[in-house]
Amino acid sequence: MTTAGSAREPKYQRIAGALRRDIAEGRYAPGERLPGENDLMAEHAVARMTARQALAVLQAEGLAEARKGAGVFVREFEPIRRRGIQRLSPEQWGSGRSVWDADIAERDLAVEVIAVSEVSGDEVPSAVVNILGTAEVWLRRRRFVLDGKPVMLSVSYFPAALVAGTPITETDTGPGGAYARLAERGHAPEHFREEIRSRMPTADEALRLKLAAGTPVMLIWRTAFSAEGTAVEVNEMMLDAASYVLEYDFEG
Amino acid sequence: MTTAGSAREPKYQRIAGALRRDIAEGRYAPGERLPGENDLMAEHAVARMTARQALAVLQAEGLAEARKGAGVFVREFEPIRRRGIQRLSPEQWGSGRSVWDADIAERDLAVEVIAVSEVSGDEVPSAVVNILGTAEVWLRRRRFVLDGKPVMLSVSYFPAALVAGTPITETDTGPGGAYARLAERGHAPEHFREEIRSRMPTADEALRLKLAAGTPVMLIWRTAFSAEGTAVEVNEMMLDAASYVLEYDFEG
DNA sequence: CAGTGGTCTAGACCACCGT
DNA sequence: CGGTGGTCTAGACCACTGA
Repeated sequence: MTTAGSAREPKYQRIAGALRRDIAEGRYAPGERLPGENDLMAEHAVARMTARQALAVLQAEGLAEARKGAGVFVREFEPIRRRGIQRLSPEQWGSGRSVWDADIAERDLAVEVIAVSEVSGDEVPSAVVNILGTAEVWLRRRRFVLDGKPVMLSVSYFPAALVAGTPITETDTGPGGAYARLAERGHAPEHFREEIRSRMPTADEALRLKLAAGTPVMLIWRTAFSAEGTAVEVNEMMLDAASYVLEYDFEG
Repeated sequence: MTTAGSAREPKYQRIAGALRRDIAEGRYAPGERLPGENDLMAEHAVARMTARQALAVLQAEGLAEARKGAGVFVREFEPIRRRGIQRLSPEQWGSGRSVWDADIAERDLAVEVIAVSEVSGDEVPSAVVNILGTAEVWLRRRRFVLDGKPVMLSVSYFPAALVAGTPITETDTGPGGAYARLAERGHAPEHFREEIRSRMPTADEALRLKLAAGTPVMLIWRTAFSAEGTAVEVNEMMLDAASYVLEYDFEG
């Protein structure tokens, strides 16, 4: 017999299904090691590639995670709760606290400012130009690392005319962050729009967020508008979907 | 040479990278057929499994989609825009229109009511019991199909005490849907909370949504509260992430 | 029908890790 | 060091498609 044989379901799916059930029913706890390729080959009398395929299914579902030279392990999941609306209230950034402080409490956060630079023309994504109404912008590229793991990549775009000469063009934006600086200049953000997509990351994105296989990213595009309805910031965020729960509270 | 050889990057990654670049630069348009296994074997002088692995990378990224017996094709993407907040305003459901009408216009939508039943005890997820404060609930299980493709699975839970004897326990909830019926009984939903997660689907979930490989799902858990702060509905939704963009508009 | 992707075997060498 | 997962070969049969 060189192929699937009598059963309708492929062998690797049967094996994967058995392991999935074992995980769901707690016979393998989060963090615990699963049977390896050699174990599965012996137990189910299949070739190495078939055992690999079964383990690949679980990894693609985000249920398991391979560590080279060590084994395949059940994944753990403990997300950050990001309260989309409350976190952007003026009370948050009006008082010297950053917006981010609302998301995490008592965890080890590092915000790496990767780049702060003025760009224009073709270097600015056309979607950003359309929203801000100018191709002369400052961008702030940051990476947020929680307990040693990158959880979010962020690029903020500001119209150069609004932020030139302010600390927004420097690494440290000062107490309350960029929104407090915009408010001081009379461009306080009042209205927000967040657009959320989800997809699988490219190989490069997976590397920068240190994502395990089978982990999607969530993309949030936030536009902040001042009282006059002018867009004063566009922020493109890419989140590790395994690290986040997004929450929106609102009235009907 | 039985293995990777001199290059640091695996062969299948090199091949996948070349195809990815070709797609990004438009040499293969959305919907167009990519080189198949046999083409790649010939062109790069590799074994079938290696060519397959390269194509598997693109499918895992959601960039390509295999059709058995036909080939591997560049995927297309045209999402539904779901406006999270406006769609739940009383003007929407107060006037006989369903909430869903706000999302799509002039497209062929079918809402399949899969089950309407009273359940209790262990049959109710404990998270739902905790929120609603009772294990006596009615559930409505639905599937939303747009232009022939399933885009969302939905399960709504209502406290049995609130909905017994109303059309909410029947297939057709009547004009304005379940929210209009709740309002007539004095339990109009006024406050909403939506929690959003994203992950890869299980094999079963992928089947029910007819998902292509490499497509995550977005999970929305919505709780609706009446004016008194009582939870009157919990709705668990599972969306095809390739079919949706979520949008939230709010004041700071 | 010919061609496609899907599954599977039975080997092999490699880089990495310390279960 | 032995065991692990990662990559790769050169075959094979199958079910499905109609480019």
